[in-house]
Amino acid sequence: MSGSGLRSGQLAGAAGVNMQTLRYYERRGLLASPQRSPGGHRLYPAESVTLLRVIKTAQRLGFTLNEVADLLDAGQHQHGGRPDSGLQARAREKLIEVEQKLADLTVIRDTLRAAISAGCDDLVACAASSCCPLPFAELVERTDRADTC
Amino acid sequence: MSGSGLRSGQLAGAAGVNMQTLRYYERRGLLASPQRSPGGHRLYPAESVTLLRVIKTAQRLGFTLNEVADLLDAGQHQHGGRPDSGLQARAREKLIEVEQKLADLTVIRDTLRAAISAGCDDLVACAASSCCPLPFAELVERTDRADTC
DNA sequence: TTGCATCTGGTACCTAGGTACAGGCTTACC
DNA sequence: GGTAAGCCTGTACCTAGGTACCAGATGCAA
Repeated sequence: MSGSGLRSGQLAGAAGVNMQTLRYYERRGLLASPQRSPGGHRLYPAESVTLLRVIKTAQRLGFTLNEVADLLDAGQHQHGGRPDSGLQARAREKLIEVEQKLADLTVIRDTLRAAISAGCDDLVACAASSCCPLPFAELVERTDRADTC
Repeated sequence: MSGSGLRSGQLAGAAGVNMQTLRYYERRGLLASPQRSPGGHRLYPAESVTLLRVIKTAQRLGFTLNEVADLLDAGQHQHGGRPDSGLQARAREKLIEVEQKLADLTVIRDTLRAAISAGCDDLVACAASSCCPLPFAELVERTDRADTC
């Protein structure tokens, strides 16, 4: 029979994920335990493909699997109530995180660029030089770098 | 005696890392096996503090420990030869990586902003709507989203 | 010499997100 | 009914960068 649901392999194929990943998501609570065939094989509803797509999209947006599980859970819990699954608030928080990461990476990019312009060649030598742009301090309070350039 | 080198705890304290981390770095090849006291306790030279600072700096720049090990190794191998430890080239490669990550994160940021502006409230509902800005496709070839807005 | 702080090697555990394998059962097709 | 493909559970492993714990040995000062 082929009208009663998707089998693991079919769902995995349709969603572009590994079959083991389906079980993993089930364990993690992202995917509800599906119905089973009399012999114990999983039979997923067709909507599972959409659900997996949603999960992957949220992941691409930087949400962890725990956060995705929360988001999905919240979306379930008050269907029929006023519409607010918290997605708005969580997206705002995530946006702040992403902006912070962007800022950090920008500093890193600029530092790398500076190191390239300065012609840095050897990390250990640079650490001893006072004119290297690499930020060797910040970890320990006081650095005594040679003034030889 | 306190002139023959730093003990594990002293180095760890001076460099701001965990003592276990020193052993871990030794296993990973970032820190050479130091001399030992007659009883087997590690005795590090004073330069180890600088070395750890260098390692942490490189990590902050996005280099993995493997890459840092390579970089340090390369710096050792041709001291006395022409000056080129490959740091320049590797920094350039890393810069490209970082720029790619910045681009990815920028897309993510913009998508989050769009979702917030659009007032997205429920991931599953959004996946069924054609006017949600979230990129549910891109993983599977064809999406058939309802046109109901 | 006693006592406490420090250090030792070995091993296990952690997060995050999976992936792989083994041995056995089910399903599907001819 | 035979056979091959597919799926089952459980468990172990992977990357990356550490951290935690244990029992026993050492270092050092009083």
